[in-house]
Amino acid sequence: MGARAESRERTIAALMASARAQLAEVGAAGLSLRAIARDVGLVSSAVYRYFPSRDALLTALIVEAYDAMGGAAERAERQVARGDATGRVRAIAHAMRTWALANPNEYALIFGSPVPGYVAPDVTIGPASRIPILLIEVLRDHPGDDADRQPLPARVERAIEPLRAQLAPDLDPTQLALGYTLWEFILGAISIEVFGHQVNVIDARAQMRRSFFDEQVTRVAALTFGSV
Amino acid sequence: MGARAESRERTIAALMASARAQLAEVGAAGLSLRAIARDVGLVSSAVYRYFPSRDALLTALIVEAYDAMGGAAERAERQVARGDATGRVRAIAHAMRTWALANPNEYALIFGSPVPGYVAPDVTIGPASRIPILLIEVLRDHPGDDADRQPLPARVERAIEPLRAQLAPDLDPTQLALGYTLWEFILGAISIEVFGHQVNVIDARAQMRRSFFDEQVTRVAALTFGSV
DNA sequence: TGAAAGCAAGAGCGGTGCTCTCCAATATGG
DNA sequence: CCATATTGGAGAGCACCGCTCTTGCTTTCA
Repeated sequence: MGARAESRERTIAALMASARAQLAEVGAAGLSLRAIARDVGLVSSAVYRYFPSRDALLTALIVEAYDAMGGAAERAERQVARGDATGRVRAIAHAMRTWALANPNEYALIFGSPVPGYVAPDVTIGPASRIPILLIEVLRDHPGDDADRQPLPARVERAIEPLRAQLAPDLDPTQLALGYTLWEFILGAISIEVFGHQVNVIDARAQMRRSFFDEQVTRVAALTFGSV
Repeated sequence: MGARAESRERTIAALMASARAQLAEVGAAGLSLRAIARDVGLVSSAVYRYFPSRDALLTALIVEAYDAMGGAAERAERQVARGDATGRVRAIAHAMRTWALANPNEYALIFGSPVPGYVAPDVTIGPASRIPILLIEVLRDHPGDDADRQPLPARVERAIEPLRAQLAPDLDPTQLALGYTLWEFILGAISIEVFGHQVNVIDARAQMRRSFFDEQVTRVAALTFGSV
């Protein structure tokens, strides 16, 4: 690699680092290209040599966030015995929640309100799929007892077909739909907490909230894997 | 009321109407005070006679949004027989979802990522409580069979105490915690759909998505009211 | 009727994303 | 090895933003 390419990589890294720091401080809406440029010792127009627009920088941050959260979930899940379905779900959910609370603005970037006009490019699909894939693996390892499970209406099974075709063609659609409910619950619970809707609702002590979350995840996971 | 007060009311209404329209078009982040001023035929500085800041205008819109969604949920719930707990929950959830899909930016304003630096003033508490109160009433009408229900750990019951003290001092904390799980699921499901995370996951046809949502709400509601 | 209060307009400040032009430093091919 | 092509930084500038302050006009009230 030539000196120029090296310098380019260093500059991009510096810009990203500054963007990350600013994102953590002021959120995506307040993220200023000019401030980032100032921070790394560049003039604002020079930044456009590296990122064609503010949205492109945002996309890079989104990919980073998906990967950070996905990595945290994967590491946590790996610690749990393969046979312990509920334990694996709990590990994933807690990793997601812990990461989200530590990085609220990054979380908002990927699971909060979309930036109007911004369309997520295809490069985000892979990183965004990491945690869903993790959950699907847990489902795959615990197909449950088909006899116990009353099948969902055909229309519901058809509704979840795109997900099945893409990530889990070998899974029973009813099981997949149950897993999707779990996913919705986890994101709902984390979003409510991270976005501050639990003020004066749930005890503010961190350990309390963690326990509360854990109990709920455990219960919903048990329902997902048990026969209902 | 004098001519001046009347004119003031009309101007405020015009500003709000324009703000509402712009919010629907460009979202909260892109909401421009100057554009609103232009729209109603005022110069930007004149708007400050009516709203001390952009945040104040945002607060007015937030209250409006909470009230609109709360009203829709209340009207829908009123149509269902009091004894039909699951039916009442379904009515509330569908009203929320329908309103959210029709008003995605308003929904994002109240349940999406918070605007950094913006602190919701107390006037929003009342409107924000309308739907929770509605759900609590359903819980109250269906206390369920205490014998069937295994009580939650004491720590979990303590975690939900602030909510209980404020809105439902007469309810069993375990029942309230179960209802809160339902609430988190509903918001999770709606947020995922409104924020566009179902692309290539759930069939895009509106009727499909509605059915899928309905089946899930029905199932989770049944678990909430049934003995688990 | 005169003083007080309300309101619109305009100029201006410091900020934003982004474009364009200019110039210096670097890399590359004959 | 040197001329040429490419790359990257700087600066000016455009149109926008939220917000403040001053200047007048108009309505209200004592």
